[in-house]
Amino acid sequence: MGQAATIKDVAQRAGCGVATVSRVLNSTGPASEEMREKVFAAVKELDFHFSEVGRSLQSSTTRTIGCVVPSIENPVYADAVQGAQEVFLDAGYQMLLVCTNYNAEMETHAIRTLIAKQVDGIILTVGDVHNSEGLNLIRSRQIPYSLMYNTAPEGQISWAVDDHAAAARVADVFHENNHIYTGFLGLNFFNSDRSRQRFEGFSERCAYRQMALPALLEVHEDGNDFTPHLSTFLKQHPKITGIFASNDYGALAAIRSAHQLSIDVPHDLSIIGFDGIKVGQMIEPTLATIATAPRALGAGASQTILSMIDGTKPPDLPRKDQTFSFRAGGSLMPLSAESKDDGKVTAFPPSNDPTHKKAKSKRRDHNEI
Amino acid sequence: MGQAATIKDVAQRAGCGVATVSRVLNSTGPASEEMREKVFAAVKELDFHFSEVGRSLQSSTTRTIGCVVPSIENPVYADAVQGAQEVFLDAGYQMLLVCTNYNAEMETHAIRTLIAKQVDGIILTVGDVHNSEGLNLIRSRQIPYSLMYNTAPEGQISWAVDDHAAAARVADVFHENNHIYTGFLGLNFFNSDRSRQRFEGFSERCAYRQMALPALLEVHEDGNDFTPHLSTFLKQHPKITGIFASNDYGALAAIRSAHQLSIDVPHDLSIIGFDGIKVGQMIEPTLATIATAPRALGAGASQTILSMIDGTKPPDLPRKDQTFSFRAGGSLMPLSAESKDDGKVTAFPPSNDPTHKKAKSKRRDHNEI
DNA sequence: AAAGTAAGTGGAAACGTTTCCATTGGGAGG
DNA sequence: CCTCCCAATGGAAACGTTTCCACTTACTTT
Repeated sequence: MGQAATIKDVAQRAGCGVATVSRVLNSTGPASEEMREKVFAAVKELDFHFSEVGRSLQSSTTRTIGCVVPSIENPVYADAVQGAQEVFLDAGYQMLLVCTNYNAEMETHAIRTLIAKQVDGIILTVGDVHNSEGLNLIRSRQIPYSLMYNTAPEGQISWAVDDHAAAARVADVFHENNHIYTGFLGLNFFNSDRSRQRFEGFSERCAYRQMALPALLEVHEDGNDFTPHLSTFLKQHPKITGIFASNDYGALAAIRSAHQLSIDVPHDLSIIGFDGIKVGQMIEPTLATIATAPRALGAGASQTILSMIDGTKPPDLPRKDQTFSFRAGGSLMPLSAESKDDGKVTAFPPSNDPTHKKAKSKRRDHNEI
Repeated sequence: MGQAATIKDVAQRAGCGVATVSRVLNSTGPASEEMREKVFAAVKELDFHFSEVGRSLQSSTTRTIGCVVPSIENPVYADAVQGAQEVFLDAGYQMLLVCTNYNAEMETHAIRTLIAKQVDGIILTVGDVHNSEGLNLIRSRQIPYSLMYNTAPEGQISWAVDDHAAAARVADVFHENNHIYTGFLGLNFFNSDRSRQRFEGFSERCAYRQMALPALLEVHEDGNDFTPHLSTFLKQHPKITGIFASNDYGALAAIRSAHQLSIDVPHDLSIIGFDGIKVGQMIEPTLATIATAPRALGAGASQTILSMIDGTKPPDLPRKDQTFSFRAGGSLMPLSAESKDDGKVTAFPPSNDPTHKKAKSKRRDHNEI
């Protein structure tokens, strides 16, 4: 009924000054038992709650954190945001969420507004760490912040997967399974420094392991008519036995396209993804991938912010090699060891997969030149 | 450098009163060209930006909307939130996001805080529409709100999929494809009124079509050791040729478990999901499902809120039968028409699936009693 | 030339808090 | 009995805006 009650209304109702009400309700300062009761009674009758806006103005604190990510349609970010959100909520903070859709202008504008709203801190994933207007604003205003999923420059803090090392691990895995000729499937290769980092780490380790350098297949759209691209790619590089996709969706699309080309995964072609999304384990074959812990990263970034705010010691960043792990799956099959010598691919049935079926491989045709 | 500049600093610097600064910057009232220039100069030098907190206090408006959903780890909600977010951002609002993890207490607390922060509106999915303390608070405070994914009681607005009708459509589809004996796979059947609605709509239409009533398989966990459950279920109901899962994850889990039991999908068992998540179309076989448009629902709810705020005419809710559509997929296979008469299942190769493989079916054994 | 109008401006109140400071009254200590 | 101290309390300033109102000027009108 009517407008929300203010502290003045309570004071009037309880027959005291606003200062007393504030003291009683916040337990900050003395008050007689009698007065306390009257105040509480008034509060109950009026259903009074403090206005956080008034409070914020006075305390110059909002108990609100900003969160800027490209998109939560990507489950990796969705999980990170959720993880962050929980930590903040526990600590009594709420979260202003902005999705930038990978748009730099939007990013800047959002950050500007967050600052104007006086958020107490910001966690964010920016498009370009070295050239983000928003990030500069944050830093010049000295607002507590933590990056997520950006590789941290100089002295900045970022909770991120070590893409380079993770991709190197994929190369190791291919090597252990006797794959020598591999391809890299890069989505938005030029938009995403993450994708590039993965390619780099993968290539370097391939070289180190004396494998062939990976062939690069870039894809822009979201796997609609991806099949012809894959077909062409595999014809151009007939020796390839394994593909590393820059994320799990790419890997799924690759598996599907392979199916459509009558190329059996993993029998004719092994595939490894990146991210470790939930569905990767719900399909057949299960997806071999780099598993990451988005929730944990989001939570870590949040805790960093919280400790910046209250001056406690921030949590340690995870060791680089602990930001990911390799998760085995049916989409990866070992080759027999002798194929190492000449690069010739020999079929090798997987040991533990009861659902494996023989499938004729059209690909064999152009595999032997 | 130092604290953020306030309007007073600007006024001082420009040699005028704060009122003039406000007028110039907001283009609300007259000002001489000379004064305007001085003000803009001062703003630039001090890098001044309005404090939204001060503004909110004075205008009792925050340009902030609250959003309460169970979890954005569920892509359905994630997409809805993203859709909502975009609409709000376009309109100059930002969004406070709270995930309740299906916890009623959290829901109440979150809503209480949102109200205290004086959000201009709230979009939300509550656990129980008929018994939500938070919802009552919102209504008694007369804050603009719109429900999402809740079936709207009486005169309330909710942007939701018509679960009942959608499930009925699934029954129709099974019927058109000559399936008679079906099962319903319900996840969190007792936690989720949505799941129950779907079962109800499905059952009723099955009855109407003179099909057998669907057998109910409830599952609680997230498909870890789901396989034995499916196995038992199918043994108990050997005539079943089609399963309707209450969401796509359930459907994927079912497909996977079927594989592990050497039951071929769709050859031996057809599966239809619900939600239409992206990956459903990226796997083999593609998932037949009820496609929904979470983004559109989120956007619709947002627009409703916006028009409540500025008093314009709210968008019409979509017609009930337009909140979903059936999406065909490889996980559904028609049975031959004569199987209708005796319920006997006869294999029927799909017409358009080149990747279809013959798989021996262990299930046949107990299918003919 | 007097009066009226309009533009340009600043002071101050209001929004809802917290907190500093001053005031009151009573009890203890001298 | 006079001080001194402390608990209890209220007034008022401050936080950063917007906006009402009043006050100058200067320019039209008659």
